[in-house]
Amino acid sequence: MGSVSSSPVPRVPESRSERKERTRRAILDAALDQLADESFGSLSLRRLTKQVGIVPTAFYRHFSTLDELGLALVDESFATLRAMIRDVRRGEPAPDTLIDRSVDVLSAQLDANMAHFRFIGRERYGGVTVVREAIARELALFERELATDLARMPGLERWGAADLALLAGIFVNLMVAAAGEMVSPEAEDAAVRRGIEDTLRRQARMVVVGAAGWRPLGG
Amino acid sequence: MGSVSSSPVPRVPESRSERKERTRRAILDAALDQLADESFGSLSLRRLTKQVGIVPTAFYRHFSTLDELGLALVDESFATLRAMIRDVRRGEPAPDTLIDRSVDVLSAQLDANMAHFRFIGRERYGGVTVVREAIARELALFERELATDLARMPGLERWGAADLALLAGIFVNLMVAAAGEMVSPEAEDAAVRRGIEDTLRRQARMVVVGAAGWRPLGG
DNA sequence: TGTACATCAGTGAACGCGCGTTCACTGATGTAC
DNA sequence: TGTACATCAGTGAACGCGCGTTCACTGATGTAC
Repeated sequence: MGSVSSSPVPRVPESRSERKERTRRAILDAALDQLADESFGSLSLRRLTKQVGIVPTAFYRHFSTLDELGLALVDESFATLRAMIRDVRRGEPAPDTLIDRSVDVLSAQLDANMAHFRFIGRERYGGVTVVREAIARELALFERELATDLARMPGLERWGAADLALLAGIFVNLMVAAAGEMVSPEAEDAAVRRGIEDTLRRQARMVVVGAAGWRPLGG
Repeated sequence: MGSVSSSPVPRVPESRSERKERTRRAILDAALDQLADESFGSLSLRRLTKQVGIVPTAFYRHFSTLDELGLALVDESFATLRAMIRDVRRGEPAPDTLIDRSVDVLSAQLDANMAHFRFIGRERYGGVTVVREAIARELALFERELATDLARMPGLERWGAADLALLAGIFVNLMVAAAGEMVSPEAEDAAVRRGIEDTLRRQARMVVVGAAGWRPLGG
């Protein structure tokens, strides 16, 4: 609204492939928009294409099924998550600032890509099998990466792989739960959103500080 | 299958209200059954009543809308959760065995009432606003009760309310995430289910043991 | 105990609607020469 | 540069289907006398 970002109707005429890509992007964006209010399983191809401004059948030029659209959204959402890890690592934070740095990056990403986190949070245990399984697969990968990073933290160097995996699982659950909280309409309000992020920050700190002082079972 | 539990067609003729209650129960059970495979938002009144064995319009003798059915399922699911807390308290466990005792009770309840936990896990961030909000409300109550219990644990006696609330939130997230894992069809397998419960048990232990050694921020 | 009437859980036909998908099409963009 | 043909993103009519909800009904159960 009033933004000057990317012009929807560019003055320079587009190539056929540019226009196709723009429509594809518009379908993904319309889906992410409608998924704020409903589950993926209840998305309607007709409502979706209506918002995009194309005829229902045009959808099939871009995705052969709604499931395929769902998988594209999973890919794109986890690209955001992976970018997040990369952001944290790029800063090469000292081990003792890793948590604060991580949660700061997460907060920033939550603001910038709320729809992606909301999608993961809502569909993680949602009713569409193919999407749920894709998210489970990607989250498992993400958890493993996180465990690797945790292994370098002070106090955790001597932990076994199993304990690190458990800890990583706790963090992922906290993160996804925070993402899930974003689905409520009240989370559109910046103050509410800050509150959710703040709770996550405190919980993550509580877990990691507690865990650092804990004598691992398997050690 | 082959069970002799409650006979669906009793030999003694029922009163009108008994029969009505039995149909209502059958609707709730059919809903919980179908919710293993789909979200509440994509439940169909026609498919539901077909499974029950009544005509679609008969549904309205029991619930005025599908949302009302959803709220009944929330009530009944949280009755299970509250029974769980009562179970734990009835044992009057020593503070140092509280966690193990709690997770044992949770494991038992997960087996006995999986559909209820699955419902909460799946719909907590689902697409149906009225159900999602009811679950959020009940979970907040549950979290507060849990915080009260935690206050009695060794090492936590001096914690402030805010820190206890954070810790309770962590446990609830772990519990609901475990419940959510039960939505996958593989969780029908007992071994997989045990694995999920085992992870929860270990994570809960890790958090509480870590937390007990943690110096509260506000203390 | 017997009769007459009221209640109400469940029936079944009918409705209008939005759904996903098919198909032959149009017309602008792209390519070969 | 100009022409002839190919490609293909988007169109629009049509389909059969399952949906939630309405309505007047049936007939067994319940109640008053």
